[in-house]
Amino acid sequence: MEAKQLRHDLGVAGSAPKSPAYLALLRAGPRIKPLQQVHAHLVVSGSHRSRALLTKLLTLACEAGSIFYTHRLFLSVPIPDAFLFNSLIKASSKFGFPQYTVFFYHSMLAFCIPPSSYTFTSVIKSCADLSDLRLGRGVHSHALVCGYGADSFVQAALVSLYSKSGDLGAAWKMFDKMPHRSVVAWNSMISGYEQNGLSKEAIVVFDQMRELGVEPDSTTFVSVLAACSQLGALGLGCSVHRDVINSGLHVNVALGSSLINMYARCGNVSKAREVFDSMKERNVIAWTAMISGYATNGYGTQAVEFFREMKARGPVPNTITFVAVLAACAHAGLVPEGREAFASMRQDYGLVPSVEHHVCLVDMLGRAGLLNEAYQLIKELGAEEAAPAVWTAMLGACKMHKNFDLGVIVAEHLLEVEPENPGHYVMLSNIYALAGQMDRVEMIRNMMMGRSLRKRVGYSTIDLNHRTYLFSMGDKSHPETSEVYQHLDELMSRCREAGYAPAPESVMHEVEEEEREYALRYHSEKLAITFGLLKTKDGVSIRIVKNLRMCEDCHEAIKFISIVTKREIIVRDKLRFHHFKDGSCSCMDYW
DNA sequence: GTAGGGTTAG
Repeated sequence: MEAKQLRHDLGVAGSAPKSPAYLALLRAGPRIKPLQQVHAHLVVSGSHRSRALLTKLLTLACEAGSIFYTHRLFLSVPIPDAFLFNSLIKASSKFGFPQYTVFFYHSMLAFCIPPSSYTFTSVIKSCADLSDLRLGRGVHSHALVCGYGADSFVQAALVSLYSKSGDLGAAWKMFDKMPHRSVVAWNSMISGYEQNGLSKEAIVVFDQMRELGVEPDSTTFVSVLAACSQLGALGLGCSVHRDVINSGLHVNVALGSSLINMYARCGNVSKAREVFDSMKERNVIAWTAMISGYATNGYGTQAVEFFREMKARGPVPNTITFVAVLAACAHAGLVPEGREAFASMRQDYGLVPSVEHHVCLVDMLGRAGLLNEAYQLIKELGAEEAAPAVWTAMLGACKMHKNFDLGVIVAEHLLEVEPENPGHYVMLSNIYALAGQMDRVEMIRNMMMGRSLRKRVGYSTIDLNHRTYLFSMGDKSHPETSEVYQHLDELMSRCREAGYAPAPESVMHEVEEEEREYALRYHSEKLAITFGLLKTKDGVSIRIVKNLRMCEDCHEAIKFISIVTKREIIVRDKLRFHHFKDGSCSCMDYW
């Protein structure tokens, strides 16, 4: 009776009757424990040699996500066929074991079993996961030889492979060849640009997609929102949010988290919170996005409070959650809370602190002036944990608290282990400049030039009417350059009248000649802000994104700009947000 | 006994 019902449910009523063993497998479903029980019965009854039963068992084990049990089953089949190979290859690829995928692909070939489009899609995805573009190109050729060059699934997998690997030219070439471009293929192109830091291009592809009348799905929006986050383009992000609402798509966890992240990274934490509150389902990613949103926008206390709430009634925090919490504590000077979180990580959650956690901890102690404690901590770390990033945090603390002796020791270590990183030279030269040792500043500069190292070029962007304008220091390529520079000069003289004192020459701590020339006056953030002031009406907030950290002089100047223009100015730098209003900054000068 | 490609947090 029960079996008949089951056959009916499965829509196979009327077909040939199934064996009891097969029905037992169907009843077990994609659940490991029941499957293993049925497997045991098969062995006892001697029917474990039946290819049909083993195939069904293996398919269900795959579906259950147990890759190792699937492997064991596979090995128990004397002569595996193409279907079994493909099932195994697909499962290995899907559950994140790309090296197994490649291994079984090679053994399949060794068995002289011809691969199919199923094989190629999985293997190509695994090449992408392994970031093995060379292997991927080889598999691509093999697919062509086998006659799968025109298969739409293989083509989509190749688009994804090339765009993930950053070879966007090859991705386009493949994409152009596709007779029918599915949403998935469009999504691969968009996410490829976004993941490779080419957010503007990602948006361009998104616009093209819509012009051609292709309906975006939730994955499209996830990637497009990530691109808006990267650009700090709040206006664009809001319009994408409206598109999401108008599309009537269900806001799943991924989409919700992406919205939270977009609002948070564009400086609008309250909107981020609104999205969080409206979500029906929230996972650790959504909670972590919210904590880090509070942290980077200068709401350290709220971040810690939110973390408490998460512990009380949210999902279990993971290592990334702790990075966000520790970063919040570091930026808000919440030393006891940070210590507690760090200890609880291991004690209560069994999580092993990684380099990132140590960076935050050293940063937190260092900012708080506990330089000796921070240094002691580094010295107690193992060789692998004491990564350059941890020492870099220490160096930043030495500079902040003007501890020249320790700073020099730390910097020398860094120059030894990472002689090719220009940041370390810049930092050491800044320390010497602050100590007034200009001869040493010169020496470091010469060392940099000798090793042909250049400081990264700083730039700032501002988003106005869905367009992004980029400014770099001393940049004069913009059509309205002269107006911007003239206006900036006027603005700075008004700031000086209001009490702003530009940093004296000795603390200009700039390394390169052209930077000295343009000095502090024309740093990119000031140019972008000036442009924003010229282009928007009174009272409108100005939002800027900078790729590096802001210098102290700009930080001071923008406070005054916020007074004399009566505007709110929001700057996202490499690490965090600065919300300037009425002469003060949300970071409370603690950054 | 017979399937599949893309996306999310620091």
